[in-house]
Amino acid sequence: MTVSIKDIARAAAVSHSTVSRALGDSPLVSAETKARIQRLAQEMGYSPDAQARSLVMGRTLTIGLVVTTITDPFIAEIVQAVETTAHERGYSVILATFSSRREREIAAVEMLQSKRVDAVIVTSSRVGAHYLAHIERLSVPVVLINSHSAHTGPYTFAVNVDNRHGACVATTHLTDLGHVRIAYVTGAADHSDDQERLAGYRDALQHAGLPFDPALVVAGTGRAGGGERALPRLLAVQPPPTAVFCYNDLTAIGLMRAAQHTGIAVPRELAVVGFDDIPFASYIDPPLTTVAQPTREMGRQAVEMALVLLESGREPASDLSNVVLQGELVVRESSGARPHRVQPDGQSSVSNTQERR
Amino acid sequence: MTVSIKDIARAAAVSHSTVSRALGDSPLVSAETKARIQRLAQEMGYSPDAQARSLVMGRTLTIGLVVTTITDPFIAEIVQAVETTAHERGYSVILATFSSRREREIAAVEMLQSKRVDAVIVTSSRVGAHYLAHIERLSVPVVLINSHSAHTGPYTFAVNVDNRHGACVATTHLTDLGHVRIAYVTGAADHSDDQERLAGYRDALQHAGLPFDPALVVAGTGRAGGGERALPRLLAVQPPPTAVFCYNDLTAIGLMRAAQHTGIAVPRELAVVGFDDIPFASYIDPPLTTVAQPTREMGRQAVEMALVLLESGREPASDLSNVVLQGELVVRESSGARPHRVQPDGQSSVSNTQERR
DNA sequence: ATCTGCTTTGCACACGTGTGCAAAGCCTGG
DNA sequence: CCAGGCTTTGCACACGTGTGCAAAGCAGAT
Repeated sequence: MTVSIKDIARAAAVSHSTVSRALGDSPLVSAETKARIQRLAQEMGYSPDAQARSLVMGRTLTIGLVVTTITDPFIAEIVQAVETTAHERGYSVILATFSSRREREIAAVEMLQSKRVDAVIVTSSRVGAHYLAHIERLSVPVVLINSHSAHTGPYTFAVNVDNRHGACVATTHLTDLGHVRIAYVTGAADHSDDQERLAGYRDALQHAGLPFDPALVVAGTGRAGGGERALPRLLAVQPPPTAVFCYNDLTAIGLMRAAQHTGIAVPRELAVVGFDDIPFASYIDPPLTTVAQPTREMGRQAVEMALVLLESGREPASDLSNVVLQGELVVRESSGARPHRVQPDGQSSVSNTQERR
Repeated sequence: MTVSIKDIARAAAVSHSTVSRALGDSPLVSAETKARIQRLAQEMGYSPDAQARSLVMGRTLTIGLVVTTITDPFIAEIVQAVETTAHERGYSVILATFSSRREREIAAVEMLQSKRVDAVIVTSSRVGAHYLAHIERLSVPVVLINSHSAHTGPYTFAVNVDNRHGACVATTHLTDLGHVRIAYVTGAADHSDDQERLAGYRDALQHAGLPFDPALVVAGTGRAGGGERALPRLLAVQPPPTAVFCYNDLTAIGLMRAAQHTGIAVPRELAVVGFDDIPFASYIDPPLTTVAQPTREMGRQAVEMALVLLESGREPASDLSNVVLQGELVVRESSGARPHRVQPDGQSSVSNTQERR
């Protein structure tokens, strides 16, 4: 049904080799036959078979995108960016969801291996070491996005947001507004993101010359319910905080919902700042001040990095390093300042950090 | 680097044909050599090359998923369901975003053609006829999800939500609560979804014996801003409505935000019902009563349908019809009733409708 | 006219896998 | 002991594409 290179060869009365070269714009074919063949291919509706080509070339021009769930608005944005950038570079994206079940995981890796993907990009908040080991067995470049994994193999690199700096900027925004009692609601306990954001929070306090009060650090869950339950515990602290930095937007949203029910005015009585800038951060009331993760940039950089690793001929590029991107403070109304945006470090939102040994 | 079927043949001192048959569990191979080869393949870490296999078999076990943007929470859920179901059936999913630019569209189709996808599933709220024509040129089964297209070719089928019935159920929920002045805020003008939901709204009024008042139909945009701007115009109607059914959740959210600023209590002074059940419908205050689209089911059915078309040997299955799924009314607090869920038609949430000529 | 060098084309093989057909091996019945 | 049938294996080709190498065609120089 589909027209192959041989069909064109028959129609043009040449060998299939000549057709292959003509379509590849090789200088080994005379200009006139080249033009004739190309016109013929156009007319016959020829479309090269990527399977056959990659079989010969040893490259599939395909990257596997491993994801826990696309339902997460974050991950969705990153997926979008990865897909767009990959297509710009001539690569296709094949999707693989890593559900919770162990067997599905190995099935997914097996699939990626069968499809002979050239590289793998992983976007999962939590990547267990053994899962990563499975993926690395593909002996293919691996780029982790916001996936803090202790071990990074010779082909494995990471693109992360600078949690510490972002949290510091967010908290500094509150100290700049004159707050001196600022709380922090944590995320899930085992999350390394949380540790880093807590550190950034403490950095900001120190810069402002404020003392760190452990009573003002209240445990959340990373989900809305955690923020909801955190509010009464915050109000019980003496003296109570006048501002709160939340691990993420969902936590902040839950906390603000509780505040509304309790009759506490945001931001007049309690200023709130989140982290992530999920799409609904601007829809809630009052619109949430938060640190926007550069999702588009993260997806783009992940693809670029994967391609660099690919081009470098499977030899780990010695001068390649992990990438750490800066978030952007988006000031809306929940923090009590007039809405604006704060670009990190002037124009450049990218900084490279040498992390490899 | 990667171990092929020939490497195993060499190690087992047999021909590659025998290895191929052994791994395919063919009865033409003796039990003992079969076991020996399979063990050997396991040890050597053999993974079949999908490219080579599909080259011979004429099937890639891959379906192309065309999408406008994964950022839309709807589409994300459908993508998730499609991916999961496809993997259960042994198919991979390759992603293609249809951005607004025309050239990217044809590039995407070209890519799907090169990859020789076995079927295409389209999830786009608006599919132009010419785009669909491009896709149909692949001469591959096409399944449209919630994409109302006038023309459906011999290989093209659709899975849609029953907008009319869903809107009727939502509006009936309001009439059951005793409301007699019920407004409707429309979506984008050219959307056929909107026409169908408006029809369902009128059905419900008629069933309840209420008159249809054109003044109570106010134009929105399908986005939050439209709902926001619709509220004052609703309040100007005499006598004013006590309830409003919105084209979708975003419209309802915008309208509720405006209500909060205007000092109108929801649901006490104005009951609000939306459509879609986006994830944040339950996070806003008060939680939104809405019609949940069966996204998981839609994704699943789309894949099943594509596979049926595939199995039917490219001959359009004569007894196949488009699928129309029923939404589920999710009653939360914005409509003023006690929260519960209403399953459509008892247990079965699926109904087939003959639509082909 | 012959040789040399350049351009253009085709042959043949490769990639990794599946399968029809023939051949070889084995067993059983005569 | 041999024929026939059954089981098991290998040869060869196919899928669609890319490429090294040889060969053919051609022009120019001696």
